[in-house]
Amino acid sequence: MEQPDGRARLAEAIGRLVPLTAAESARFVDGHVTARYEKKELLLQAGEVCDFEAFVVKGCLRIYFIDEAGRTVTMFFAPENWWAADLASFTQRMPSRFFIEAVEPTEVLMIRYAKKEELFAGIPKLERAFRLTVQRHLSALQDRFIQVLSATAEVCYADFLVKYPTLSGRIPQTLIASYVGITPEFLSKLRARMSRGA
Amino acid sequence: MEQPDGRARLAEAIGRLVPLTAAESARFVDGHVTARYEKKELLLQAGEVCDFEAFVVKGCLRIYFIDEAGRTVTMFFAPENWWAADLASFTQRMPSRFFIEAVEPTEVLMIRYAKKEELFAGIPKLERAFRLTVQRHLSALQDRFIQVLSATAEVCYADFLVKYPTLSGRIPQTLIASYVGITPEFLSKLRARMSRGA
DNA sequence: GCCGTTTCTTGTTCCAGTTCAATGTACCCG
DNA sequence: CGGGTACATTGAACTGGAACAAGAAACGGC
Repeated sequence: MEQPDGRARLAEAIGRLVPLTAAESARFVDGHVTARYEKKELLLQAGEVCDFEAFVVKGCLRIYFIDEAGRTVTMFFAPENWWAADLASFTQRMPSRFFIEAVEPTEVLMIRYAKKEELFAGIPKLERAFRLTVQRHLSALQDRFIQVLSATAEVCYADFLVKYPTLSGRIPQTLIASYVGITPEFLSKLRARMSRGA
Repeated sequence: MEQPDGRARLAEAIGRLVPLTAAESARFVDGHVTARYEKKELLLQAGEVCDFEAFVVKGCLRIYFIDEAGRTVTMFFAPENWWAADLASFTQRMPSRFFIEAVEPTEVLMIRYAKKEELFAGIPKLERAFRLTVQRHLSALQDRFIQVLSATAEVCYADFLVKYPTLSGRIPQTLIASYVGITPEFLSKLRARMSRGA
């Protein structure tokens, strides 16, 4: 029961970054292998080198770290059609500081570092696509940095709702709180306040 | 009174990223133009596209943004021998959300986007060096993200002292506070507490 | 060497968000 | 269908850091 259109969606997603011939596209997609993870299963642990990029076909991943006080902070979610990886670790082959975890039962198409290098050699256009990916990831992280530092919890939660409209009813509030940067208890109070106010 | 060894230091810095022949190195450095900025002068304003990379020969820059409440938050400092730019804006030619400002009278070696493209065409190895720069910048931003979200103000201030040892006595505390993410008043109290405690 | 502008300190009050604790809800699984 | 484990809500007490205010140093410029 592999999602039937998973590979087609991956081809489409890479096609939006860089135009590929049908043959190139097929070769790129074929470099990926399907993998499935249970809820709470880890794809990556802090301390390991991130050796993959994962395209989410179905389900949802989160990338998070554990802070000095032992709390977990979610940096990004990756629902359907998003990629998840620690690109800094992936590109520089250095130990990651992050965990990547399945929030729900999740199916991904995964490509390993070595395979990607091999494809780069065969399809130089992919290098460009990857450079764009890294750059866009940098932008996304800058935005997130600004958001977390400048906005109140309420604004930050509203931003979450806009950025991940499919996730709100679907994942536990605990995780949303860890993305917004507050405790679950306070998120609960926030929500109560917001619905009273509205 | 241009700093005599500025260009030599730039050549050395790029050489650490990627090995270049003497001729290539000279060509790279010659693509840069010297510029000087007064204290508080802006190299980049939010809303503009960042069209340069600046290598700091002498003095210090900071890259910061202004949050919703009107406070300024410093993301990075760039003292001597560091680069400063909004790479997301530079690479994607999109409006920046940041300001780049001289903290002191500062001399930089600056290269424009168009010139850099030109050099990429002539010296393909530079593309690789630049890719590394973007990747390292991503790492640095991840670290900063983790730091700001996980550490208390006190730890964050201690980190600043380690990361920028040359800056502590040299720039106003207001700026350090804006890097640590607290008010100058509170930093003052922190310092008092830390020196009493130690 | 003096004056205005920055910068630094210290105190008080106040608020967003935490912590702890208790109770409520729900859903998954045997 | 019943009971356990997750998850969500609510409340009371607390705290890190902000806001405001006022004074004390420390300059750079003429």
